Amino acid sequence: MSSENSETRTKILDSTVRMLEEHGGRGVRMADIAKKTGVSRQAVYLHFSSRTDLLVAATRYLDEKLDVDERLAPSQAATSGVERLALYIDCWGHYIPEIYGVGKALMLARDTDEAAAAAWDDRMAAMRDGCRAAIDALHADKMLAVGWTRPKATDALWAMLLVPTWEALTIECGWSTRQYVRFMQKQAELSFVSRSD
Amino acid sequence: MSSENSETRTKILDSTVRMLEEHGGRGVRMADIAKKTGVSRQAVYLHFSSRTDLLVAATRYLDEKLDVDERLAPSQAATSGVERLALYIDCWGHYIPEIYGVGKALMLARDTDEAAAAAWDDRMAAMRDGCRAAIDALHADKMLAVGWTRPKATDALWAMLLVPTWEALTIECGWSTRQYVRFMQKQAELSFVSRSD
DNA sequence: CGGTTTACTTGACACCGTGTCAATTGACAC
DNA sequence: GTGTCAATTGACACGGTGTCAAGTAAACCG
Repeated sequence: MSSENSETRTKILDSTVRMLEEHGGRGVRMADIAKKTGVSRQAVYLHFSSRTDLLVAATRYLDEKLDVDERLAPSQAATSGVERLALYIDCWGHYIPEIYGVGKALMLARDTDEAAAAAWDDRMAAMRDGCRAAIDALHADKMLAVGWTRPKATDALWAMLLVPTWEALTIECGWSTRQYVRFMQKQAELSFVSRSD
Repeated sequence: MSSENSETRTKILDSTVRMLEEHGGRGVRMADIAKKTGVSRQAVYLHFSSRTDLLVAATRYLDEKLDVDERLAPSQAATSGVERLALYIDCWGHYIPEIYGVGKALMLARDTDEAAAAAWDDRMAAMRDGCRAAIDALHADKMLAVGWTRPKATDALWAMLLVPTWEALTIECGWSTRQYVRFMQKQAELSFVSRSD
């Protein structure tokens, strides 16, 4: 486990991300990553203590590259709850395809590895925070539809936006990102925004 | 691979289903099943050629016990599209928790086993047929909301109802089956039923 | 220049869970 | 008895992860 910024370490992370993207997060073994990186399998273990450790590091690495915070800015700058909700979904809908490979790998590792489960749950919790913020903004505008408490609405929005649903619509049904985003936005608006007018 | 109705075979299926239920479909190994059945590990392979084969047989076995066809009858007998949609979701919402263990195991096996993937996809296709039927019924009533084609609406309804969303809402968020069903019914109605009045 | 450190390689091996094989046992049938 | 069928037992192969120890090669430092 050498220093954080070793050249090799970065190269490994890079090919990991690339391979996971290519293969949709499936069936990528440590040996494959090593080979692709041009390094021995053990060299990988010199930098990452386990497959899960590597996957977690890869997500972090990718997130940095994608500058998540900047992406969230428009939604956070929204002047109304309704706008915030729509922008958050837009942001999320464009984010998923970029992290899908790594995310999927983490989701799969989840079932056998406690640490992977924790890492993925963590990300989902972060996504949930975004949902809560959007719902709260709606509520602040007195625009949260009747029948919803804020926690329940957060649950519901969060569940709607989970990766498997995105996976089904885009990968299995062939929807475009645009279609996915529009659908979710509409769905969320219908469910959560008060139609008092 | 002995006859279809061996006593041992049934005992194996029974404990398989039971164990999967108990453990939420996770971490149940062939050896565990054998032990629970009171039979040698190899005896299991005498009746099922592989783990996936056993899982697939277990779903079939469970489905028979649950009498899926009968459960679907109310929805099929509905006199309106709106009613059919609501009844279908109700049926589905009560069905998931009963098959969750086995289904989850199959979903997990999916990633490493082609046959498991096919078996699960098959079940999802069947569920999708139900969605299509409900959407068609809505369409026949001229009640399908504007902006939807029948295939797109089928996609959307199907994706909404996927197991992971149920999993998130009930298992992670603690919603009851009743709450889940209500939410999905409302969601579907808002999205797919024309509000022309 | 020689010696140490550091990063990496090589090859062997343990562990786990699945799946296979062959030899054996025990019961029931004729 | 002999045959047959279901099941047992124990050994083993395979694939993927993770570990370990010995070796190499370049960089750094006195």
